[in-house]
Order: sequence, then C-alpha cells, then structure tokens
Amino acid sequence: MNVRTVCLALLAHGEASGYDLKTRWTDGPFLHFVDASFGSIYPALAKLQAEGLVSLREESQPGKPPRKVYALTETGKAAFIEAMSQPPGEDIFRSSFAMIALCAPFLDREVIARAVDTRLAQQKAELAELEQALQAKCGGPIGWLLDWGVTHFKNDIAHVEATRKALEDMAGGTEPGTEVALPVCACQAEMTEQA
Amino acid sequence: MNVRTVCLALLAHGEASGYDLKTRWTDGPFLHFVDASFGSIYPALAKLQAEGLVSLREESQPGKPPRKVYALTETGKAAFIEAMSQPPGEDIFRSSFAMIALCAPFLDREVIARAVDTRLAQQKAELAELEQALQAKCGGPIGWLLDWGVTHFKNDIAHVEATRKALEDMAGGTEPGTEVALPVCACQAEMTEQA
DNA sequence: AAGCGCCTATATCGGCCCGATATATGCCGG
DNA sequence: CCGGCATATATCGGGCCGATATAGGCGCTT
Repeated sequence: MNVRTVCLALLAHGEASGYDLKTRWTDGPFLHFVDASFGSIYPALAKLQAEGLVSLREESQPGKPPRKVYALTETGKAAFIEAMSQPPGEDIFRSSFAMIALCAPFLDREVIARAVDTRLAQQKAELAELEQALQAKCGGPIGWLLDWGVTHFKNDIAHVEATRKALEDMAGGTEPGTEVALPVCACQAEMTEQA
Repeated sequence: MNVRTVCLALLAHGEASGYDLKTRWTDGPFLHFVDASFGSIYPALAKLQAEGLVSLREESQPGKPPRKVYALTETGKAAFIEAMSQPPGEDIFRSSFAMIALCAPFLDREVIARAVDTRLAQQKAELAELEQALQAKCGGPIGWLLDWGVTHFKNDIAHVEATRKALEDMAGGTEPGTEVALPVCACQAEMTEQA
C-alpha cells in the first residue's frame, strides 16, 4: 500500500495536517503496521489536493506558519472506498536479526547471544508500548489492531526465548565463504541437482 | 539491513552469481525474512567487486552469456563479520490488511470479510511453503529460521480466525471523513488535550 | 522445421519512499 | 537571554523495487 492510499485512509478518520498524520498515526503504536515519512506524506498530500481528492483549509495562526488541514472531498471518499475494496497486498516482514541467525555458523557465540538479547529487548519494548496503548481503553478497529500486535509480539518473544539455546549452539566453527557450510534446502537441492 | 550487507551474508554461504542470490535465497521460503531485487543485487555486487570485498570469476559457457560468479575475499570476510556483529536493526512489519481493518467502520461488511479471506489464504499459502521446506529435512540455522516462520504464521492465522467476527461486526455504518469516527487512542488523546 | 514460450542470466531505468536536513516560530527552563 | 524543544512545512540525495530490455538455448507444438 502506497503512501497516497495511506493518506486517504487516515484522512477518512477525520481531517488532519501532514504533521498530524505522522505524529498521531504512523509514530507511536501504529508504527508496527504502517509507516510513512514526512518526505512522502507532504508530497502525497499536495498531489492529492491538486487532483481534487482532498480539500485544503489553512488555519493561519498569527506568527506561526499556517497549519494546512486536509480533508477528504466527495471524490476523495469514493477513491478511498475504491482503493480499500481491493484485495490486500501481502504483508511485508523483514528482519535483520533473521539474517544474523542465518549466519550463526560464521559468527561467534557471543555475537549471536548479543543479537538475540538486543532483539528480545526491542520486541519487549514494542510489546510494552502496545499494551500501554491497549490498556487506555481503546475499542473499535484500533483496539482490534493493538490486540493483534500484542498477540504477535508475545508469541514471537516466547518462541525466540524457547529456541535461543539451539541457535546459539550453532554459532562458531565454520569459516565464511567455505562453500561447505550450508547445502541450502533439500527442496532447492532437488532443483539444483538437475543442473 | 541494506542489500550490500545481504549480499555479503549470502556469499558467506558459498560463491554465487547474482541470479543465484535471487533465486536460491530471496525467492522461495526466505522471502519471508529478507528480500532483494535484481535491480539492487547487480549494482551491489558490482560495487562490492570494485571495492575488493568480493572476487569475480567468469564462467564462460560457450554460447550462453558468461555466468559471473562472486566469492568473498579476505577483506570481504572481515567486512561481513564486522557488519553482522552490529546489533540488529528493528524488524519491519507492514500490512495493507491492517490498514483495511483500521478502516472497517467506513467499509462494507462484505469488503472486510473478503479482505480477511484473502489475507488468510495468503498466510496459509506461505505457511504451506515453509512447512514443505522444513519437511525436506533442513537442519542448522535454515531449519531454525523456517521453524520460526512456521510458528509465526500458525499463530497469526489462529488469531485472525479467532477474532475475525469481532472485526466484521465493526464494518459499515460510518461515513468516511466525518470526524466523529474514531477518537484515536486515549493515550494520544491525553497528549492532544494539552493543545 | 519453424515458431513460440520458457528458463537462465545480466543489466538499466523510472519512480517511490526513507532519512537527513533546512527553515521558521513560540514557549519554557536555566 | 539563550539554548533546547515542540510545532509545522518542505526539499533533496540516495536506496531500492518493479518493469523492462537483451540474448541464447531448450523443448513443445503446430
């Protein structure tokens, strides 16, 4: 989902400035589901306004640079409904930690242990943030989303804690680049053995 | 983790061409943890070679365009160890489905139900792929990684199936852009009420 | 036997997006 | 009084994806 559509979807929850979209939504607990930077939000809003999908109201406070408040137009609402009615694209999950784990045989046990500790700390911090947001009596879809996130992080933490010993035992002992290392997967070896 | 480091890490498992890196690693079951496109792999390998971190051996088969096989140099191995010894960056999780769920009150129940079905199908397909790869007797870090993925998808599917009714009950009834909608989180309302 | 699509394999390019940075102002604390 | 911080908008460089171009071989079909 591109930033353009994200802006549409967030504006459906009420008029907002670019700053609002970033600070009230994509910072904080919602960072875990969607992200968008100022560098993409501002151009997206400008373009949406040029296309007539959002309206612009300038709240000019004296002195301060005027706040640009955007709201969905009727055309914008239709575009929003249209975009959100498409089947969702696949989730994206990327993990530097996974890459480190994959390289365990080439790294010292200490390095792996530290990486596990760091990641567990990260996950626990994010879990705490989500739980705090959830405690604050959030209902509706936001509550549903936060609950999803809490469940996700709890399960993830539990699994990594349960299997970290096994991973750490794989550390060390192999020289990087020495082919020997890992025969990739059997499923892929089958494909390769044709060649 | 940038593509440059990913290339280093994958080459630590043995020499490979750009095509190998894409098809044997970032396509297939490993797509769930790390991704990199041809558009970034080829320039990254060229740059790594220019910097002396990887060596290039051209396997010129007659007729075919010559296969460019890259391998870590001693400098490259050191750079690899150095990069992987850094504390891991935070995981990235992005979900279009989450965005649709967030907008449930503005969308028809059918649309939400269809989005849930689509996502469950996606997750089940990825789970099946991972389970198949795991069955093929993968040990070591690859097995650990696949097992992590399997656990993740199983938990996710179970949670969505258990809570989908609640989400679907939130669908419909609210006009997009009508401010009323969602008072964001209480935790954020506290911050906002200062203004 | 000609043609077509597919697989292998390398490479580039447009465009999207992030992260850093610039700019401007008001407020509060030291 | 000044530095830091919060509010607020905006741009720019660079990284990366997705689409596309190129090119030869192989197998299947017509």
